[in-house]
Amino acid sequence: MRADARRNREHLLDVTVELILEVGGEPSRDAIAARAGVGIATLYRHFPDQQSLLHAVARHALEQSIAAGEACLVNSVDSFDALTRYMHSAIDHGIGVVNMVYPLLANPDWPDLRARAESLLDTIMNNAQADGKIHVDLEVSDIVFATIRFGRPLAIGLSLADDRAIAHRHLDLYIAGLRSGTADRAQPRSKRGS
Amino acid sequence: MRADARRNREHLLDVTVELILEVGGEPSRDAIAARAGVGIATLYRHFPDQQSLLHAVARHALEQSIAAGEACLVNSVDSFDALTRYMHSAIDHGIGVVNMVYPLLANPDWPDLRARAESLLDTIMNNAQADGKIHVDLEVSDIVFATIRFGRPLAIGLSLADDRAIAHRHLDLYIAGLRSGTADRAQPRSKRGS
DNA sequence: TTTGATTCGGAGGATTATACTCCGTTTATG
DNA sequence: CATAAACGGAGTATAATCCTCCGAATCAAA
Repeated sequence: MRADARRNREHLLDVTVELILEVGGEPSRDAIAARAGVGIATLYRHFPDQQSLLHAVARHALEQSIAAGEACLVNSVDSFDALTRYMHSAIDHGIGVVNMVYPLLANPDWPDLRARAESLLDTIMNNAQADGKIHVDLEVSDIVFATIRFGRPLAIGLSLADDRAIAHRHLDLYIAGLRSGTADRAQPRSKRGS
Repeated sequence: MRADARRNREHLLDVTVELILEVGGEPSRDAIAARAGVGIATLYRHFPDQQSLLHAVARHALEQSIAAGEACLVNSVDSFDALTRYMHSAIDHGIGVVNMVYPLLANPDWPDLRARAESLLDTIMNNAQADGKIHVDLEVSDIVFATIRFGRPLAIGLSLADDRAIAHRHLDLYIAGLRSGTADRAQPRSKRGS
């Protein structure tokens, strides 16, 4: 595969995620090509139909976020930190955005990634619950759904930067809870490293 | 205004919200009329253009949720309860759904409703903070944005009923926080009255 | 019940938006 | 430098959506 072809292919994937976020749904193929600065034919050469494009975008986002999550397991200072870092990074990898056009959940594709994702999430949850860091009645699906929800664009008429910032703040609040009490609040993301 | 005309008008508003939620954006006018079981001309008679329809839908949702919120101020057992009840009811009134197609925030329309909404939210927040029920660093915008976020459809491939149920559960978690500690968790919605 | 004004329905034409192909030109790489 | 690979974008086909029009149906006042 020629170098420029590979570059274009990856760029198309990135641009597609951007556009999904802006449009709030499936962007037109013309718009994707225009935004990427390539001819429409180039898009068709790499992705003969819309489905294959979304498929590739989804797989890419999933791979990235799983890899990042696995890294969190070894890098984090404790099990709670691992959980929160994972959620923030999954948002940055566009899991919520991609899920607007591709059903990541309830999808039979990629049994390999599925298994990795499930084992990763189970480990993260079990560690945090075993350490008594999070409530025992939380379920893995709560984490999955929350990550998707917080990663989605919030409102029309909001800049992308604002949207991302609000997403991370809300995730912090979600992690910390609204009610004041003697338990510490989670350290806000902006004051943590990374 | 003839009785059947009024009926149709209101039904069109309801159906539009349903469709926004299902489509995840502006539904086509043909689809709205078809779902409502009326001719396309009836839709045009009541709402000459798309904007006037969305305008009416948005105003309706806003009025409902403000009225419900004002009721919460007097009905609730304490200031924290008022806050959480308001948020749950705003979701049910479709604030998050409507916001997908109409910029409720940053909109110059309806200064009257705007003032009522602001004063309502200020009161709810101030009461809860004055009573020490919620963290002092929360802002009104956190409540507004959170209500919108939790009210939006979560994922494609999810039934409406499931979606709503997940939304309320997530809102409960948001209110309670993930971290376990000595502070009580908020009482889950399913175990509260109403 | 009659009567007339109001409201309704949906076929159909105009207008876009989007999908997709084709082939001459350009670019990478041995 | 040669040539296989990749590119660009004009242009057509297709489909979705918008919107108007007018005869039929419905409501409500007398």
